[in-house]
Amino acid sequence: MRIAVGVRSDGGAALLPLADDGTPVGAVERVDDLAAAVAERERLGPRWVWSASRVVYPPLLAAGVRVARCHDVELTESLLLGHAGRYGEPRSVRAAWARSRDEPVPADEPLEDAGRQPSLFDESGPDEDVEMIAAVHAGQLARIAAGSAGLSLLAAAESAGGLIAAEMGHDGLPWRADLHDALYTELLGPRPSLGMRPRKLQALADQVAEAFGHVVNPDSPAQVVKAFKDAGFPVPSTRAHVLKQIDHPAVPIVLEYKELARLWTAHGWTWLDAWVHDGRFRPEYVVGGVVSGRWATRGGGALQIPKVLRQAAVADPGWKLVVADAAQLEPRVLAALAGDRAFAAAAAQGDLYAALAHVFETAGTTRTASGVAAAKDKPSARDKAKIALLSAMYGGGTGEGVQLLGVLRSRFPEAYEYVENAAREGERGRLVRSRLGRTCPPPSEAWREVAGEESGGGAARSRGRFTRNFVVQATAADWALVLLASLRRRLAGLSGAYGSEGAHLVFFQHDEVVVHTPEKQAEAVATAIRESAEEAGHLMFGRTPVVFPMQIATVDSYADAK
DNA sequence: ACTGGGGGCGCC
DNA sequence: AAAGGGCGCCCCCAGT
Repeated sequence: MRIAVGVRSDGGAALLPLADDGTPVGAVERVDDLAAAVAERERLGPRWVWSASRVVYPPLLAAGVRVARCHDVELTESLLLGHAGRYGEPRSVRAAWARSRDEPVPADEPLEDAGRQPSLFDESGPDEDVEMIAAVHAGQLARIAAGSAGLSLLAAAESAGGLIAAEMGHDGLPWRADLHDALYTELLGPRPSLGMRPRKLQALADQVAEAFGHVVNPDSPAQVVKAFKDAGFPVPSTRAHVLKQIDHPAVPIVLEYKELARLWTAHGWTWLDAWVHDGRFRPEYVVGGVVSGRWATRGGGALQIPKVLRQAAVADPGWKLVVADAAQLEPRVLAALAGDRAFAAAAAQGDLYAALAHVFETAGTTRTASGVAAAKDKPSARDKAKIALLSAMYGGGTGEGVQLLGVLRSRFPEAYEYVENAAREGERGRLVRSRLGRTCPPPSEAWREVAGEESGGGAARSRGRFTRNFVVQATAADWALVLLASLRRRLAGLSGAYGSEGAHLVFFQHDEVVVHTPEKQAEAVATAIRESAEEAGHLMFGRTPVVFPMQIATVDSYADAK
């Protein structure tokens, strides 16, 4: 059973019951209080069909109402457009409606970054047309059925992701501002007044000046490059790995400055003021914000939290954080995708790289220019396996990586061929898809012109690297999304309801999830995570020997999960 | 004063 | 022979 929702700007709505194929099975019903109406009908277990959880759901959450399932028209439209090679076209209900009728398609509203939680309720825009939403939804179901297998699961998982993103943005990650402040005071000195560097940072800047004999702004790459050049050390850039190569007293100081300066500017006291309130960090997640299906965030830098800062994420008293990450997700995904039996057998192990190590035992002569370095940093067989796989998935490989790729090719031809094929498709300008059908964007017109002129040129190879990586990264994102949806359902089962009173998701970062849970349920949460990972593997790949083990830690502080 | 590209680096 | 995927966010700096 489905119920379409057309939200009114005054907090009311129009509801329209639908059959599972999307056809209306009743009359439009007007309600004055959407939250109350949803709460009441949620007991029937419907799938809510609405324009976008991004807009509709936050006001419901604020009213204390949560739902189990939805069909997010906007997210689904994005997936379907991409699948049809029309990546980036307007995805709103109105746009989808207009497209289906060959009418002029209105541009999407820009995602506002000023007003935090966007909401229909506090805008004076036009009311949504529930019959239009229902019609677009029905059309989407038909397009899903006509598309590649997996699209149905993908749309459901993406919609669940929309709910989860809104819920995590609402509930927030437990955050101890006092610990954050104490850590920063220790690292940088006390919070400086506006426009001033923290004491420690200023001291380092002074030391930089001393080392060069004149004032150099370490925040300015141009000034630093010039200073090293004038000192007889020409460098192409001030990247850390470049500076580490040269022997000048300013190097360690500049590097320390840059490390601390980044902590300060990206996640310092200003960030704390802006993003942490009432003991919670509430980022704004953007579902499908990355073309591969990974999420992005807007404003809070939630997916780039420095590891050292994780000690500020601490469970409430009597609660725990259950932190879980999928071990070696991407190579496992490749193994399952390619159906390479030898490779999959290795991926049936806990440590995939170790299981592959024997194959690379003697491979790859260390022919580094510096013999000393080669002897010291000689990679283990396990390291070689890792390098070979990363090279295969990223399209890279320098020196030894090339030889190791050769080993991969001869021992695991199907896995090798899978990513090679994706690269060839990309070089020819074709589209590639994830396991569930998420599709890469088409190359630009400019690319087609360049690629046509000089085949095999840099642009083509770059595109090949992109599509090579896309099939793996996007399938890993599929898997993570399916896991997330499954876990959300299981956590609701543990608590008896969707909500933050019991165990609930508080953080998600590509292949890692964090659940905030009453201590008593931590064990059950860990079990739910393992079951969800297993379910995701089966839903995505059917029968496969590949396992997706989760590394799970139950901790007070996020930093304690290693 | 504002904007946008580039450098650099945080996370995966 | 060489070859390195995806983001967000900060600062600087040149252009307007």
